[in-house]
Amino acid sequence: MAKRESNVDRVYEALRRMAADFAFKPDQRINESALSEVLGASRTPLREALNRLVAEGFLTFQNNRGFFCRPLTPSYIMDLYEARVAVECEAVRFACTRAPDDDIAALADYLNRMEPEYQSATDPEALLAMDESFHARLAQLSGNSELQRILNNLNGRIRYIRLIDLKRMRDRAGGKAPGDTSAHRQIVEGIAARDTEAAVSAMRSHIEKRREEATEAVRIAFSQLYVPDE
Amino acid sequence: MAKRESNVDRVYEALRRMAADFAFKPDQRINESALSEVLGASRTPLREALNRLVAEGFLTFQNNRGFFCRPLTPSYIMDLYEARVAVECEAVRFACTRAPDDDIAALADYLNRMEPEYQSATDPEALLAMDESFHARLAQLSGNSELQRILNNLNGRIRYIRLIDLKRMRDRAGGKAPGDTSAHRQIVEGIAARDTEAAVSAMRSHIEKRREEATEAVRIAFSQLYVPDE
DNA sequence: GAATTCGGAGCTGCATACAGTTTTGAGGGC
DNA sequence: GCCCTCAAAACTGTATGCAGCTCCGAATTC
Repeated sequence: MAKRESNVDRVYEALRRMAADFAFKPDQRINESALSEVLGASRTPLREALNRLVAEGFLTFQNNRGFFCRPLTPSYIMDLYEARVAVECEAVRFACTRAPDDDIAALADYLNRMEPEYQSATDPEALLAMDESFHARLAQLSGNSELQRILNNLNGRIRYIRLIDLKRMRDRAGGKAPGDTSAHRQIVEGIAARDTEAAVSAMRSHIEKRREEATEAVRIAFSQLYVPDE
Repeated sequence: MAKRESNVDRVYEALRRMAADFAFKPDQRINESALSEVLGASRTPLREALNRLVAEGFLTFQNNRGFFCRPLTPSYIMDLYEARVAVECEAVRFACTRAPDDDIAALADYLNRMEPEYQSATDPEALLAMDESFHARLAQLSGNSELQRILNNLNGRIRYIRLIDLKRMRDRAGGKAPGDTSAHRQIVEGIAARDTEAAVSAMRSHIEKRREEATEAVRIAFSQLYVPDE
């Protein structure tokens, strides 16, 4: 009977999802009263959750004007991808130098077990979830919780674009999503061999490959967010 | 007469400073009522500011128990230093590849102008402010606002330890603080020469040198926070 | 004396109310 | 038609009140 999860937490989770999915359009002003009604909470806990999301970069805030959705521009997305490179490459570096062999083997094993599912999946949502899970586990190998925390935040804000990107690739490939496990495998092999340079450069080129497609994905994202209007 | 800065912002700034300086002791529970009286605001804006600081990692939060100061452990500080390396090295990389010559020259110039002040300053606070300013400007050269944002956050949380570290060095050197501009100069020279490898490795060793002293600084920080009790 | 129970004080969680600011749009001048 | 003006509507900023949870210490039991 004790409420284990507070209202603020519930509202926060819901808002984070909404913000990640651009349920609010870029730069759109957020109406607190309306939103509080939708979420079934008063403005007080709602605003607490909104403030957290501002600090995390999902929303912006202007005095006496309230909360706004973060903007969506090519340069903003570029910045996020570039920051991801910084964080993930350093995480790989640490994984190479100090991750226990067992943990590395476990990640390799995870990759093997997921392989069939990865190859057969066509749903971009599922693919992205698996991809994010892999990268999160990889960050865990670094043994550095700050790097994990930052990566989680960056991935949340970049998520929508990655989804668009995957959908675009699926559509171009004719319904078949790209099961690009080779890059992941290459990274893990580099770590297992404790070959820092190889692993880091594999990671760098893996992310940068995606980054290069991002501009186009942003363009599509824009059209999806503004044209259909539901 | 229009209030340009809101109460929340004012409270937030005050709290951030307090949290950075460990005006709250590690893991200490924060009493909202008492704090709101000290800060001259009601609990509503106070809690909004506290929620931002939770999202930024300055504080933690437990359901129905409220807000707590972040812990202070060697491994936590290590994580922050390691994340700094990741962020700053990547920033240097971008500075090498794409910062305008003029901006690089401006930073070198800034370094030259600050040199006398840096050499003569004995106040650790002032030294740290100059050091942080240099690193922030360097991050600006990357042209990536996410990297700047993350660095600003990391520096805020690591600040107290760096201050302890500087004080320790001053005391050991007999009142003379260490005007280590050579490392900074080396980094900027590397960038100016567009020598990515040299600049990055200079940055890496610069930060890691400090990181190695951090464990000892944490020990001192602990004694300062718990023994004098005022 | 140590462990346990329990009641109350104190604190947090949240809804609500209202003051102050921004936005909107109707009306009027050009 | 276009651009001001200005007052009402709408929204944000913050204080306050109360319900419910947590915590502490006195009383009780062993």
